[in-house]
Amino acid sequence: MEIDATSQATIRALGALAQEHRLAVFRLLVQAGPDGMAAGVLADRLGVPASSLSFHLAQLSNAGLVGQRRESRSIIYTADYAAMNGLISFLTENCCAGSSCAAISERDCA
Amino acid sequence: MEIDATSQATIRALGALAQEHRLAVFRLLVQAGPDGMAAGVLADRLGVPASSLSFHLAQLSNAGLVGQRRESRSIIYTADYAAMNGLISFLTENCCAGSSCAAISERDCA
DNA sequence: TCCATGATTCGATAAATATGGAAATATCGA
DNA sequence: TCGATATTTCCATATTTATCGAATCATGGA
Repeated sequence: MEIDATSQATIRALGALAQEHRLAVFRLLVQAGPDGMAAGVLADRLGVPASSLSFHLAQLSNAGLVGQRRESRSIIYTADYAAMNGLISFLTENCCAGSSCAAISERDCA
Repeated sequence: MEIDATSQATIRALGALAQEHRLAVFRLLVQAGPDGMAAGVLADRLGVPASSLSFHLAQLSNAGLVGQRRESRSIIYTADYAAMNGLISFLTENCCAGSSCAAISERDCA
């Protein structure tokens, strides 16, 4: 049962988002936009200890869902929209051949 | 940090798909369509012991991603398209405010 | 250089998840 | 009823994931 690279990446991304704190982090980063948010601010907002949050940020980073840059003493995290786009595309194309799922492609259109 | 029911359900669905065998099962069920596939056939196809596969099917079922019906001695599993639809909608609406993600709504349209 | 700040790494521990054989359950045909 | 088949549940075990304080690393200001 060899597993292809795309599935591998998809599983990492799904796993990264399948956790309360990490899903919350990602949603905050999406709201924050390209400016992103510092690790400390995220920890504050979520009420999670810095070391715990660092662990979760590493998971998101490993999954390619977030980017990071240093800005003075802070490390700013940003949502990677392309990665999320890729994940949604994968789910739509590989896991969504049914009629109700076909409808989603046409939603918000016209 | 109270967590709302929708996020809770999303996390369960993401977690259910974030596993090699379960993602493979779900893809096979999507391909199979409404007829679905028997547990044993799935186990055969994936080369996973029956008891292990049963554990994974229970996870998918618990997450609401699959339905099941008994047909004689077999238990037939089917993909729940509405659930996948809901998951994709959640990701699109809550985790995808960026420009590249906005594009996906318009893909396949026109 | 020294200190404060922001963040990660380390380490120990707890909890959840995955695996698969053996036993139990359900259905059907003879 | 008996046996074969399909599947799940039980159990023990192995692995992975989550938590968080303490120690460490990096940066910038006095």
